[in-house]
Amino acid sequence: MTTTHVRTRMAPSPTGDMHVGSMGIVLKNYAYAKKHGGSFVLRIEDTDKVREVEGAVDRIQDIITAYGLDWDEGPGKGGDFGPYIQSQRIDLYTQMARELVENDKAYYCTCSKERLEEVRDSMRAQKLPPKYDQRCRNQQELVLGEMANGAQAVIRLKTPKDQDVSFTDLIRGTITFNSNTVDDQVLLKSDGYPTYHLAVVVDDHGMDITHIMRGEEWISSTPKHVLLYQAFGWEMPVFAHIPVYLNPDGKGKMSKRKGTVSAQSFLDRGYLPEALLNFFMILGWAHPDEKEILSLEEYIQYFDPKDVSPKSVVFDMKKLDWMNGMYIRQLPLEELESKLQPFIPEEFPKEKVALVLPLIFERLEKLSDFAELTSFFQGEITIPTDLLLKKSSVDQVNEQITACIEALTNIEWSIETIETAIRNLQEKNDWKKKQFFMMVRVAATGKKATPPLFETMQLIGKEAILQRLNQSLQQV
RNA sequence: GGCCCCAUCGUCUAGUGGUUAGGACAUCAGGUUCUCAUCCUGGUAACCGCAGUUCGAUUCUGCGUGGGGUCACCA
Repeated sequence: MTTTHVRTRMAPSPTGDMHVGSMGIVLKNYAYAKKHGGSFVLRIEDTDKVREVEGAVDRIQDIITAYGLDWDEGPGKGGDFGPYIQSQRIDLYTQMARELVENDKAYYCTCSKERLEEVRDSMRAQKLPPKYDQRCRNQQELVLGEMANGAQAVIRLKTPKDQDVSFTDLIRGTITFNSNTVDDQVLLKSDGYPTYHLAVVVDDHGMDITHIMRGEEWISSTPKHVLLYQAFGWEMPVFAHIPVYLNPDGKGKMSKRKGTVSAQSFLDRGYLPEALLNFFMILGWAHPDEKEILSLEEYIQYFDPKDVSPKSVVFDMKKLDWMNGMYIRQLPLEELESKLQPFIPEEFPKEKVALVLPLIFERLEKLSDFAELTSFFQGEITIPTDLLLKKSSVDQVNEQITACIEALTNIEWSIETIETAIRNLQEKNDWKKKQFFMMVRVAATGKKATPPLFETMQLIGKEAILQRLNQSLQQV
């Protein structure tokens, strides 16, 4: 069937902050829907009341927006397929689960958690994959009796025996599992909430989702979903399982253990949303001409899930840093200034920000580098004496600083006059250019790497420069 | 361990039954320069292994190896 409309979705659970990997998946779902003039749906999968985190739903919405993306239907937007929060759809799932039982596609199970644990343990002991032993599957009368006496029950999928379960993955082609490896999955929990597996299938179908783009970690549970589509007699959507991001060391999928992974944390560390998005775009996918700096519009134009590489990819922080720098350098300075606001230290004079930016913007890899790069523009600094004396002697440095103080004291303070004064001194005394300039730089800033010397000195101000020169003089 | 997926420079990728296997990041060297950064030039660096198909395989097939994912009344 050819779909004339495309509907994609992102279905996060409100159990914490959104992972960077999830944001990469949001981007793909968003882009593909836009490409086809379709809709991107946001659905909240809050079926685990134990793990639910207060405020997480708001944070999910905020972070998607902060990255410059948006959804067409979902919380805060409405839409024709609502509600978009699963806890508000419980009746639907209960009804669908019962329907499966009635059609002999599912069954009640009263096994206790303890018994299930024992079963799994014994299977593990026999080196078999841990699965439910299907005790209740063939004795429903007994189970119903237990339930009548007040026993708690769940509803399980009646997985067919020895049957190929296949589905098409846009990225990998056909994937087939044998149903014997598929557990009799719990569909409806004893607290009345559905499990993920029931809820996604019911909702993806009910919300008319045409393309499911989700993380690769879902591949192994997809047969359960396929079996459910078949049990309901529903047409399956198209799947595209997006490879996971691996830790920068290449070992295992990106996780908290090896660094901060929330989408929010990258913003907090001074990465621009545009750069992040661009980085996600080219991780595991390439523009036809291998263009790497791409706008969202260009991405939307060219992106197709079938072109996504099937292999998991290392999250290369170095390349992200490079890309972030590219975006920062592209920014009009006024815009950079406003984006920089949260990263400007309180003690840094506001009026000096705009003056300092032309000097440092191309040295900024992340917005958070601002503090470090501008630390010497105001206030007290420490001047490393050993740097002052590098490639020279105490006597000479003494002489040089003294001469600088004298030459700078009575000039009108401008870049040109400073430059003239310093250059004249160097030429007149035939001092080694590199040594002398570096010494002045260190005396003026305390650092050996700074923006151009004269501009920097001019901005620091005459009074402060003379003070620092005197400070240096005393140190040598 | 079972099941599933994957395999081109260190990393992300392009690519073809016959190519000097291309690009980007990183790295190295040089240029510009008062340092750093930017910018410009150039270099090092890859088809996992073994069979098979073929006149010819990096490309197709099988096996092996390696990596990843997953095995809950969590998503």
